[in-house]
Amino acid sequence: MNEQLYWKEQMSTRGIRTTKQRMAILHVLIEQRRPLSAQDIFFHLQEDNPRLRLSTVYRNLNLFTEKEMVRKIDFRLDKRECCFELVSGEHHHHLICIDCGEIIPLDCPLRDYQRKISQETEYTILDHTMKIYGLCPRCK
Amino acid sequence: MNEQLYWKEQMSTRGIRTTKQRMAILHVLIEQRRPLSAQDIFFHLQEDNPRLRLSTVYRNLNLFTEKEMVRKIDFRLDKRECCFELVSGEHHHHLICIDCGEIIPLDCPLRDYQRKISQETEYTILDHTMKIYGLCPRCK
DNA sequence: GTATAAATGCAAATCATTTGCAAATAATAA
DNA sequence: TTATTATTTGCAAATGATTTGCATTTATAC
Repeated sequence: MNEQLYWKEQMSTRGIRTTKQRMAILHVLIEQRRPLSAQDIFFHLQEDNPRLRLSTVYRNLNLFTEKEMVRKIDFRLDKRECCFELVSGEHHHHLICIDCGEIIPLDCPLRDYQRKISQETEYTILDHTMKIYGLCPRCK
Repeated sequence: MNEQLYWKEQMSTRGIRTTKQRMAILHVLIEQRRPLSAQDIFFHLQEDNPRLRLSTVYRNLNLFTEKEMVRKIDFRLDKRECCFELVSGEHHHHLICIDCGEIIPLDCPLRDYQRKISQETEYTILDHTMKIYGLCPRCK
């Protein structure tokens, strides 16, 4: 199925309206298929949607995050911005090249570990993050 | 050895001056033995050092981070601030209660995994982060 | 002690993100 | 289709964390 259509359906399923701006934001995330900051998305849209504001991008990324259509990630390389990626496929993590910024998805190796920690500490585990930083073959 | 003295030596080893303010900041980190934000440290020092500025706290935490005396961690709960902890003992990670903010250190389970990823992707791995979020026995 | 480079106090700037409000728009029912 | 209404947007201004510029103070080396 067309990915645009899929997300349009998702929005109605989750009870939020489909607006031009929302579709445009999702479109950039679909097209680029990598985590992007609000600024990144804003710049991509600038040309075709000159009236669209950065605050609208933020508002919608937050809404999408709440509705679990998008996941917020904090890479914190040199820039302080958070990034956002579409929630699709399996739960995963990222390998990041600190030089060129390339991002490679990694399968999650922490399922058993998480269970173990939960037993040992009596915490109810709700979530976790993992990021690996390094230099890609080209940059090293 | 006295921990204050240890860090004083570390500063001279790393070629930075020991000032009242720097010692005071390290003192709070030693005393609290948990990751603290610049604000946290600032408030702890307010009473005894009324002239000390938040900018001085930031400047020194950044310097300590650069000199690898302190490690910067971004927990990103509701507050956006970064935290800082003394670099001492083994490389480790954190289990965080999202309700009360308690932080428990965890041994690193990623050594073999990191080697495996390095082989598979041909990346030179330089660093990684991992955080587990949940509810502690009291908060759940 | 004196000289000098580095650190601090202070105010103001910066950067990412959020908010308030009036105007525009999508969903809904007539 | 149009009218109604709640939601969303544009815009400007606020917020909160962090950084910066500069005059003054201070730690270190001589």
